[in-house]
Amino acid sequence: MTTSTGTSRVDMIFRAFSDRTRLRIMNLLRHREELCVCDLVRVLSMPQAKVSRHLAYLRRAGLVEADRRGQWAYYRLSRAEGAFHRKVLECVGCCFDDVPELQRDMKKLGRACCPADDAGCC
Amino acid sequence: MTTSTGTSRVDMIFRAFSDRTRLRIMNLLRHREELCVCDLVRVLSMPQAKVSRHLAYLRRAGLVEADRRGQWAYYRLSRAEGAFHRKVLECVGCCFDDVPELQRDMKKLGRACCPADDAGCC
DNA sequence: ATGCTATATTCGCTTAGGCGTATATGACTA
DNA sequence: TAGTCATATACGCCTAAGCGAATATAGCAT
Repeated sequence: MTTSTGTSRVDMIFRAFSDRTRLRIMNLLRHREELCVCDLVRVLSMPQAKVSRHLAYLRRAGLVEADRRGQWAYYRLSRAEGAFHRKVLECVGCCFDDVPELQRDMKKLGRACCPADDAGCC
Repeated sequence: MTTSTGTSRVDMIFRAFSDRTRLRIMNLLRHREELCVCDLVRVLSMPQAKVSRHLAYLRRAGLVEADRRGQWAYYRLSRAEGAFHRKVLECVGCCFDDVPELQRDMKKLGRACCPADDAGCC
């Protein structure tokens, strides 16, 4: 699927991962069923507006889905439908050694990183 | 490895793939030992300056290497050293269905796409 | 109603990076 | 030497997108 501007989902998804903050968000969501915005704000230690902005970007790219319950917004990864989507998610797991923030974030989230279900990683 | 600006190889590599032209170049190089700039100009049907600019970007990102022989510059993929680099290259193979240009480029290059050595793809 | 909490969006500013065009460089040829 | 071919880079312009700050929206409580 290609839009009139010559860009497609693929370009958008690569670009989505090219920002450090979004990469960290995707990494956190890969290890949790869902997280609400305030969880992310706490773990990332970033202004709420910044986190929400990047979440909106990820939503537009089709990478995450939001679920409002009460006054909270819970985010989870969208189901990967194509081969590319699945493969690019695996890349996130492979960034661990290169991006120290990812490891720190996992510690802060209070859970061991790379659990058993992460077999597809690296 | 993180720079003073907070960006790293990982960010730069994702961003490198987020441009359609660079994605097409990486796809072509994945199927050939090496290609010179004029080959790429012909297959991509783009101005030489544009191709060279994107090749410079890919060089800065450490994704390709240039080899000048005579008046020609031959480009090849850099050897992937880390798990992330290897995995992200696999993503290119998985874009095939989503990015029609990649298929057209392969035809224009005059070679069947996805040969046997592409087992790691998708 | 008022107020508080959680989240999203808008505004103004700044930088990265895309493009076409023009030019620079460097190798080979006559 | 001048000329041509292949390639790289600089220039000016324009859009995407990052940021902090402020504001809007919406649910819940009192």
